[in-house]
Amino acid sequence: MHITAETLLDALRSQGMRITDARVQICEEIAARHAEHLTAASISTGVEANESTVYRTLEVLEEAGIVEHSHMGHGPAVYHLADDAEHHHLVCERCGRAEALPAAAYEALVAGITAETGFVPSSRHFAMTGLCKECRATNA
Amino acid sequence: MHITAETLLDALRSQGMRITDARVQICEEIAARHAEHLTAASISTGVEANESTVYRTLEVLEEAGIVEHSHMGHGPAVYHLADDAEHHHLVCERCGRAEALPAAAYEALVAGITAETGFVPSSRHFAMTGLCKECRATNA
DNA sequence: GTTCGTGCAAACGATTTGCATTACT
DNA sequence: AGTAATGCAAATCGTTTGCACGAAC
Repeated sequence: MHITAETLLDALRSQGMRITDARVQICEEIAARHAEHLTAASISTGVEANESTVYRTLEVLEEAGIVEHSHMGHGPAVYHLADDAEHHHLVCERCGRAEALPAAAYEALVAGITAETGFVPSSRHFAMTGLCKECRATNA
Repeated sequence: MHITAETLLDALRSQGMRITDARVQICEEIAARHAEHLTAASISTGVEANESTVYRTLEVLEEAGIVEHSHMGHGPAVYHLADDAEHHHLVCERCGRAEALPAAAYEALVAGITAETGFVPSSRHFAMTGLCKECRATNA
């Protein structure tokens, strides 16, 4: 979680990519707000770079294996750091809050799937919907 | 899973909705192909109804609680019957094919989550992305 | 001096919506 | 008759792309 803009830029350099003003700003934005759910649009409003440039930079960072994106429900794709562990969520249908999916349960699932089907889930962000403990208690 | 077009139409009737030619055809199409991954576009090509009508009908069926949709990766939303068990999928990032998530692994996950957090996942369709056995074999 | 990256605008696919017409009930 | 549903086209949203210009190496 201690990622800096420099780390991201180094990833680009090591791929032989040019370091531009736009990329510096985008990387700084990602480093600064990586705890949030970043979207191309929200990054673009925070920097002086066209939205297409943001998309292109995110694509490059994704190819470099340093960021990933996933689609949650409708809205825009959400981008996050590839090594960010906290990306499996339980989202409550009633109160809307998200809590982390226990790592042990998640890993057991992944292991079970791979053993049974040969399919290897990527470490991508994914979310399950349902009812949280509190909301279940508060009602029938 | 022995759903018929009549069942779907009855759901509409019970909501006070009118039975039109388009809706009959759409319901027949859904009943006939509910085992597949239905999209608005694929339904629309199979019936004499405009795509917007298909969307509107799917919306109504969804409000009636008889169908659900989910977004798998990029492409269009996938619609399926709400009471259909095969909702949990493994979608390959490379070849795009979806296979079922083993029920046992899924149930173990749900049990683990509930035991540890009190959260109860709903039975909604959800998908994990990754690489299928074949695609993993076909490359590094 | 190349090549790559950028902005812009236009293209795109999926979905939604406004509106006049048609058809259920 | 009255209201809801349809088709069509245009609008929308997120994302991608073509292209000419400008900047990094």
